Amino acid sequence: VRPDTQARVAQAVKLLNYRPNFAARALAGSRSYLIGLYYDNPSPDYVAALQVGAMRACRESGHHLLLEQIDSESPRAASDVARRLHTVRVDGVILSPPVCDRAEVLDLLDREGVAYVRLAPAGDVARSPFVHMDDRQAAFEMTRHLQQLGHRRIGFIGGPVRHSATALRRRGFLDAMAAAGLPVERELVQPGAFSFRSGVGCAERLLSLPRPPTAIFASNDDMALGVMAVANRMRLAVPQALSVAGFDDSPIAQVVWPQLTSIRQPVAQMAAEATRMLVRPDGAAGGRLLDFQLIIRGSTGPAA
Amino acid sequence: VRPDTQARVAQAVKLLNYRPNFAARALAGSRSYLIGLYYDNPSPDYVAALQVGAMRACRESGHHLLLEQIDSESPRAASDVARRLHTVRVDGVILSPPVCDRAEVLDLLDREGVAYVRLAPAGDVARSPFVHMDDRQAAFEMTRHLQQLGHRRIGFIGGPVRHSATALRRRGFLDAMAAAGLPVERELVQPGAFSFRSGVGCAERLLSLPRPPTAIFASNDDMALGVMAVANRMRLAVPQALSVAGFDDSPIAQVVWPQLTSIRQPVAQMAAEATRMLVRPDGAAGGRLLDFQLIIRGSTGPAA
DNA sequence: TTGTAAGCGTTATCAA
DNA sequence: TTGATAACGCTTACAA
Repeated sequence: VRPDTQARVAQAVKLLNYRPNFAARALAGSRSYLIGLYYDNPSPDYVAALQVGAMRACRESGHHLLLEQIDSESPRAASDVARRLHTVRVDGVILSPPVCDRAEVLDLLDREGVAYVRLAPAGDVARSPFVHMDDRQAAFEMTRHLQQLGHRRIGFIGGPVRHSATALRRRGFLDAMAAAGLPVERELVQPGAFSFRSGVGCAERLLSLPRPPTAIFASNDDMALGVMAVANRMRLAVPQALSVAGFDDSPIAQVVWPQLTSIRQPVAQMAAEATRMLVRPDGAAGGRLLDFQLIIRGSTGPAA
Repeated sequence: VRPDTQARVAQAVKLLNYRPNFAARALAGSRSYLIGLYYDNPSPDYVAALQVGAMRACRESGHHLLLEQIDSESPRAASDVARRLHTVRVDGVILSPPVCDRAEVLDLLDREGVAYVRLAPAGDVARSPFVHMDDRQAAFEMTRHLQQLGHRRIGFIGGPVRHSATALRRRGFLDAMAAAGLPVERELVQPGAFSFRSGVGCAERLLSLPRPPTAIFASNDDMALGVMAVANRMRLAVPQALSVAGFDDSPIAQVVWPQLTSIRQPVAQMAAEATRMLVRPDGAAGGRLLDFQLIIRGSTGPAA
């Protein structure tokens, strides 16, 4: 384009206060400039982080964020998605866990020819582009942190089996214990459900053991809070008598006293990265691994 | 339309698997079937509830939810809104606090001819349709609940001045105290900032008074949690030695021990109602008042 | 490099 | 009640 023509156009734009019409562009160009965020996660903190990241990336590329809550437990999940998709054609979809692991939903998206990127998928890694974090390594490093504080008997509280993160975090814990040559008795690994209440139950079992652990690593923050509540009730000072570690670094981690040592996941970045993969003209491909961060706060301290 | 023609059309729809094209409808009908949720609230719980309600109402009427986070503190708030609005024309906008109180943003929306409904606006009630809750009455009833438990000296922790709810909740507290003929010493009313940390500070001041209160009513849950943390540290049993009440009934209210007595706001309903006002063909008008709920849990008990 | 014209799939209008 | 036709404001392809 010749520079003077460009200038003339720019001037006309200014003069007429021209704004491209979104609907017309969408119709003629057969793209909507809309990115769908399909989520199904009970945690508002997680979802909020997701949205912040996705929105940031959308603005970089002139897209907008369309929100769709999907009930992935429901048998109608796929047909719900289908209905939403038929009314508004989005340019791409971000799928967060656990919807991202529902095969029927993926099948539908494939069939409709809608591009999608999965966030922390449980498996089937070749099926679509995805963004994830190394849950195993994070749990490994948290466990090592506790070991370095002198803890030898460490209790672990896992998550629900259907969550992809559950197995990875337990693996990281077990690997770190093995690497340090520390035995892990069966009763030191408790199955939780990512809820405060389940954390309470597991903590009660762990702390009433004949030889209770000196540290408990709960594989999410809600459960870690449950552990702290039990410690409080049993008059066990944290961290002097019991160290407590969580996972997720949710906002509540800083709203308890002492503040919770946890793992910060790059949730917003993951969503931003997924969005960028979607809007990139050459299309998305492969997987992308993002870094976590070990956040050490007051709830973990030297073993007695 | 003649019934047999209708049937023929329905058949053709089925046969051709016809789906109306969103972009074409938007272009020809000059409406987008998109509702914008413009929010600017630090609390993920609040925002999540907003979204759930708005999404529910959108689905009822075949609309979709477009998310826009606005930084209402920024001087560029209005021009940011303008830019977002120019690229995608939404059919209506839901404005949550505190964006809903930024005059430049309202001016802009008026100028652009975009319909909007405000959620819990601070004032200027004639300016646009709105949905709200009676914060004053809620604080009044919470205070009365404490009085009925026998509390006479009740501490109150307020919010930041720029929040519309702050004045209303304090008013409710003071009215209830006056109605019961109880004097309120100046030092029993502390200015908080809706944050955990500010709750801690205010609680420390209240509890180190020569004659400390037997109950503290914090005007949101985060601050109430701060109060509980201080009580814990001072070895004041809740609720035996100190009753604590919050406001908002955020999820954390059930994740502490004892669980927090609080006020449940109909946030999702408010957003749903606002959405319905926007999509209603005859247009929105006036204000709509929704009910709150007093949720009594373990953190409040009889005065010693 | 620039100008022209034909869709895109609806809504809205008007005539039949 | 029905059918035909002109916008809506862009993108894209092709001609100048």
